[in-house]
Amino acid sequence: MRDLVKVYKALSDESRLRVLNLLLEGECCVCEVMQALEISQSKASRILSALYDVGFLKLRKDGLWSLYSFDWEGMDAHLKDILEATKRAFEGNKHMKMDRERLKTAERVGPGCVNKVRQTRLSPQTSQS
Amino acid sequence: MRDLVKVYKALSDESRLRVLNLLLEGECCVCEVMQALEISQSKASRILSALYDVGFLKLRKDGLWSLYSFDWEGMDAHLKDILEATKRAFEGNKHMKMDRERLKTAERVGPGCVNKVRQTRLSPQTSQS
DNA sequence: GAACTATATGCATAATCTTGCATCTATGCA
DNA sequence: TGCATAGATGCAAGATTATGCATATAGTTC
Repeated sequence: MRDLVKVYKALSDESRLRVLNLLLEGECCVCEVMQALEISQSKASRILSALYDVGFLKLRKDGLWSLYSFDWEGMDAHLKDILEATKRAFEGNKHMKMDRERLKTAERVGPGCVNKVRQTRLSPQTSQS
Repeated sequence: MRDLVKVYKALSDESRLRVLNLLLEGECCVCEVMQALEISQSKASRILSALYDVGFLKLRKDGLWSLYSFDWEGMDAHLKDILEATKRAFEGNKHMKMDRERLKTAERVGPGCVNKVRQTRLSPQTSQS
């Protein structure tokens, strides 16, 4: 039960929900999240690790980048259940859609990681350029 | 999205989850919850009204008693979805089962409302003895 | 190995949440 | 009308959480 409380705590924050929504597009690195949601680097990093801690995400390191994505395989049944419900709650939400759009065009400013990561998303097998 | 955050906030507390679990047994009044979970009256009252506020519960007044129960009909689809997932997460949990047992035998101590409410639960149509 | 870069984290402050206590309200009953 | 009872709520203290800033860590590149 404690764990369930933690899960819901993780979900009870708008920024964290927005990050989950971004991840529906696929693997994201910290700086992408930071740009898409216009939040600070430390905030983005903390959000991702909070979602990781409760078991929603898996982490893949590629050089300097920390690439987070949903851990559908590793996720326990109840978590998955809750996450699916959350996903459905996002459907049709305009703000969430806008965030995802912003993610796609996130190349504009900030750290130079963006272009590279974009490529990674498009061809997941490539670990290095 | 704000609403969704509020919903998850409501769920991110052990006592509130325990109360939801109790309500699986049916309509409960404040003093029953208070006894079954061994919490203070004000805490029980606040928990129930928090769950009511986000839309999980409906309230029926019967004399002095406030009888809360799930509002399956009035609940919006996403809420229901989340609540179902939560319910499933309770299944098989020993503590939750114990709480529900304790609710059933809640006559033992406390305010005199218990017996009456028990009857109400057994025959929901009876609004008064 | 020195400089650079993406991410993580310690710390301090601010914001929010929780809870008990006391009190108030509303209803029921004599 | 007066008292008793169930529940709601204002307030204050304590606990928890969120977040920015500065800095640490760990790869990368030269």
